[in-house]
Amino acid sequence: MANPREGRERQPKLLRDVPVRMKDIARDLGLSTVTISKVLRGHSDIGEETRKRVLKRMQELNYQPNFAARALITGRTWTIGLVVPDLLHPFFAQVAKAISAGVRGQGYSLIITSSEEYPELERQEIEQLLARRVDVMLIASAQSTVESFRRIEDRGIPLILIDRRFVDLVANFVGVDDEAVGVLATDHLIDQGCQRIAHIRGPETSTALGRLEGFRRALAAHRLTPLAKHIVSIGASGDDRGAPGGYEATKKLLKSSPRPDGIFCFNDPIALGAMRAIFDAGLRIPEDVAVVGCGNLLYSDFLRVPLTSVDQDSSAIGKIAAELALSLVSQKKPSRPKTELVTPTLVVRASSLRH
Amino acid sequence: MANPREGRERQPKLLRDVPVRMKDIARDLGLSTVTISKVLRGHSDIGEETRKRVLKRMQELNYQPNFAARALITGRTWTIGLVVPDLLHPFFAQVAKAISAGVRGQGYSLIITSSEEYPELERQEIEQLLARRVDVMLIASAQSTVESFRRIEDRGIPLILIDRRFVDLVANFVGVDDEAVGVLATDHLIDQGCQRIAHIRGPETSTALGRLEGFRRALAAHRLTPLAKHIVSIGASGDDRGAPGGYEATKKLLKSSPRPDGIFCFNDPIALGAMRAIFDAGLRIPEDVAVVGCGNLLYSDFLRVPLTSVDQDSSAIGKIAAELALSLVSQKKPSRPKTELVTPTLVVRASSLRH
DNA sequence: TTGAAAGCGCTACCAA
DNA sequence: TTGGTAGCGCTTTCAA
Repeated sequence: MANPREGRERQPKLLRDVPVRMKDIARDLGLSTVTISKVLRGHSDIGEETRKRVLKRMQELNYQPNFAARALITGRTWTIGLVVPDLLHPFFAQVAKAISAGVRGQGYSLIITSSEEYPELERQEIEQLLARRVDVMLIASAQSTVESFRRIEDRGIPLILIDRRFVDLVANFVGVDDEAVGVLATDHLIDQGCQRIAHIRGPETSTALGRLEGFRRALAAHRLTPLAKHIVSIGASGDDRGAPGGYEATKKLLKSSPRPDGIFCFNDPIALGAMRAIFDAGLRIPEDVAVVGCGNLLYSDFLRVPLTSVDQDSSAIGKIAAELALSLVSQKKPSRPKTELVTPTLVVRASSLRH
Repeated sequence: MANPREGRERQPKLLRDVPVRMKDIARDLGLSTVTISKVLRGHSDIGEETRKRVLKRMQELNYQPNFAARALITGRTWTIGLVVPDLLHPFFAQVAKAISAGVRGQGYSLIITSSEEYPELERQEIEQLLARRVDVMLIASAQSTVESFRRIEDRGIPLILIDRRFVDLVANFVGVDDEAVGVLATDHLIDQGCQRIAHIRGPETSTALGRLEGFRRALAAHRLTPLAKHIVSIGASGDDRGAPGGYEATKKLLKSSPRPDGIFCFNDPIALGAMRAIFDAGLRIPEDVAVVGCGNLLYSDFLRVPLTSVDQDSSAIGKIAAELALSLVSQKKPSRPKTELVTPTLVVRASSLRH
């Protein structure tokens, strides 16, 4: 039998509640499905009387339109795709939370996927979202090439990059002003009297490069030049990232001569590793080495030495990204890509406070 | 014009790449769409020659089936709904991450929504997922009534509760053995020589009640009875939760006489607040008051005093939930609800170590 | 082994 | 103001 619900009227409740269709409401009220459809979408040319009757019946039956049917004909899925490198990372978790909040109540559903920092996985997730025909895509990318973003744009799907950008791709971008991050942290360390400031930089992303650039600029503005050995990278592989990476990098820094008296870390997990390495070396924070992180992660206040950190305002990033996404989906014509930079702020705590 | 792609052959690339349809492949190869459809789904009665030709062309054109069309007819959306109380909370973030990983590569997309701990919001999110016709729903609930879960079951959609359960609802459940959590933490404090052990309990959920029960049981097993004033609640409203709630609750505990010499906290954020209150009162951890939390959150190692915590193995919870979800969607008949309890482990750190 | 026809639930278009 | 008709891209059924 093609239609499994023949005889539905006779057995309104069988094993399960089958969703109500427009057809059911139309039959009940002696109208056509077209009329029901128009009422649902607030179409103007419907009689007041009819509208009320339809609305009432929809309510009674708890009618819920079938997204698949609608998507098939309109091409809109009312679905938003979000790809992040790591759901557990407080920065991306906060961004995801803010995006979720920002689109709430607008009828959209958010498909959230994680690339686990693997470019190849990210490409696959993007393909999957493309196959789903999401209306707009938000990506905090772990890739170094822009090929898959081109595929998104070729499809005419609006794309918003978050946090990390690419020089060879003009696209919507929402993120923090990374140079400002670097300047803020470095200026502060200089202010606190640090003479030999080191930087533990992140991987090859716009974020890491921007912060490094800010670091250099701030030093240059004070006629300081960083020693090459005072700029170190963390390992590229998964396990070397975060705290363990910061620990190893700092061990190296502390062995160098002259020893740095201040370290600006690419992010807070690295800073945690750095602090541990400093303690393990029998040194004091901030008296011997001052530490500044970035991200202002949760619980920074509760650490052995509370961590000074640059706040990236991830909530604002998520909120702005959500607003931009909503505005892009309701435009018919593609518009000129927008760049929205959030201004970072410094949250000073004990790890850098020498006075 | 009903079909906006007439003339597509003549202008294979206009402004954007229109997704390829079965019809396109069928026309190219002089076959019918039915044949293409059968090849796609690995149907047996297709000639080897034909199958190869079709597969090749699909590859070339990068064919992606239209989920909406497929869902409309099969009723399966290949979509999984996940509702958590808070995406930023490391426990739920980790669970979400593990679920995401657990269903990866199976063709499903994960719609993740947050209730922000508001029952009413959770109900709305559930309605939205119901309207989306997700194939299975995973919920870490913030509700106290089970009404909306019944609606899910009435629809015949498999439901998996995570972390928090309900006495009046028989449903699939994946979570930690909360009584074991309470016993583990309390036994440890007793072991460390604590005489007057307090508990800061959580809100009215199965989780909080289970841990409280474990706390009582462990004490009883050592012929100890907790003082009523040594069992305190944190406030119910959003801001009182977490660290601030733990801070206030602990201030109260420290004023009571006799003063507790050990505190088992419902979760780690509360424990952080508790530790701060203890320091602020000029007391030492663990010498004056030992503290145990629950959740084993990230960075516990890096705190002023590293926090002893009961690990709930959120990864395992997510992994098991994902496996269960996948098995439920591939069953035609509803099966008897399963309960999967993960065994907690104690991670001992300085905050409770007195020897 | 292949395909014609019907139809999933809805919306676009146009006529009444 | 209302509705008939066609069709979105796909799967199901059944006949060739």
